[in-house]
Amino acid sequence: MLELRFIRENIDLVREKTAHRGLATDKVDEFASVDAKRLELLQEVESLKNQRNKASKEIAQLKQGSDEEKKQADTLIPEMRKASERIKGLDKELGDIQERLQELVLSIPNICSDDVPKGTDDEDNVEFKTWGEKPTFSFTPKTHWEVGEDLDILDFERAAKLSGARFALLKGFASKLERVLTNFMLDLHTERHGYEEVLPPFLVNSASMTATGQLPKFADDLFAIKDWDLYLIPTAEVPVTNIFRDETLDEDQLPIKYTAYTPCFRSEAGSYGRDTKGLIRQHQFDKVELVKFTTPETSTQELEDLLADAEEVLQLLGLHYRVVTLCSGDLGFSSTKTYDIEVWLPGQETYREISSCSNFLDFQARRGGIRYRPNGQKKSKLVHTINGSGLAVGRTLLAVLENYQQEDGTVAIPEVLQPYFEKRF
RNA sequence: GGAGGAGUGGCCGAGUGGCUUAAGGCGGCGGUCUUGAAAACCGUUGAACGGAAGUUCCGUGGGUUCAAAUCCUACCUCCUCCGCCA
Repeated sequence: MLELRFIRENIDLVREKTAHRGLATDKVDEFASVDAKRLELLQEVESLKNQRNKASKEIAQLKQGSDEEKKQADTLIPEMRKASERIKGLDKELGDIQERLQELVLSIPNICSDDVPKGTDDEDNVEFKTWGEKPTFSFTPKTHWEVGEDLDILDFERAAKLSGARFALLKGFASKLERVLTNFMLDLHTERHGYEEVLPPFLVNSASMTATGQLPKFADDLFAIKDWDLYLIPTAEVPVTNIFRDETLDEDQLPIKYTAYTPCFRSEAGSYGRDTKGLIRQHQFDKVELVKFTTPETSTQELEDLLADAEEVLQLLGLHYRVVTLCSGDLGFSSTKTYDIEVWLPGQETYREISSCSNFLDFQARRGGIRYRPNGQKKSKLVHTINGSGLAVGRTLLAVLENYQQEDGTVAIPEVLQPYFEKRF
């Protein structure tokens, strides 16, 4: 969420930036009128409350004085009764307006960074860098679902029996590879990149979903638990960012760097018909997430560093990829700038997103009340939050299946993972 | 799921209707003393919004009252015990 005063004072900029994302600007327009009404009402009700507070003290004093003074209090009380009724009425009105204003503010997206290219969809994303090269094969490489089904390690039909479309059953080598990749990523980020590992709840309440921006606008993409104020997390970003919700940190603690493995659950309500084959778009998938809490001064650099941390996973696995800067129309609601890492999939002859790294500045921190106290200063400030996948495990698995497939139908094990496959018993 | 208890500032904790802009302590910060430190002593120290005046905040939401941390009510969370359970 943006600061009220910022929107008020930069209403044209907010409208323009919202339009760049391809979003409707009617909420921005409505903000202006509701906000003005709120300020007016606030002034009125606050001055009435001031009068009431003063009179209240006066009555307290008079009540303890002489009979004469007690009488004075008795004449004052009916007056205050009227004032109180008026306050109650205005407070109710103000409450309604504030609720509406809150809805509006929560539905206004973040301001995208100046270095984000303008555009309407993923066609307009700009290539930032590439690493490695497309592998060559002496045979025609299969897609990962062909590799998986031929080896009997991916079973989509039985998964459909268990749960429906967009679920997968991993068996044998695939299920172990999934687990090994998860461990490899966590080990890398904790031992080499200085992240602390956390394992959060996979169900969170609506307050947490609101702070990170999934609610109220994107409720349709979430799985909700019937009769509970609980949702299945769509990404570890939600529970991990919310760790410090409504808390004030010390500047010396920053930056705080967490990495977390969680399964992720997405209904992807609008996605039916897209990527129906294979592991690409599932209702449940594993992900290792990277989350940082930083000062405003360092967040720009910390995003670059986080991107490098995520990239290193692919580099060590020897998987060719490119990094694109998302254009304004493809940018997530809460993000000011996002890099997507796209891995090369030879079976499908295409690049597919495998990580998304974003800087939210103070947008999530303001929604969630995540603050820090700058050294030597009395006033607290909002932290900046950054996160990215490091990486999506299921997509890493399919990238390994497609890139490491052999002519005989088997799949080679990337060198860096081989220690994880040594026999233990 | 059942029974009981409890939620007050960074922490502990007093406060059962009106100078509570929340006592006291711990911790933090500054100082005196000291070669330096400790101890002792003195002072200072909640948060959000606002340019300011001011408003709001004692788990949360309603209610009673001229006035609520304090009374009523619903809910939430935590603790103890019982039940169930990996």
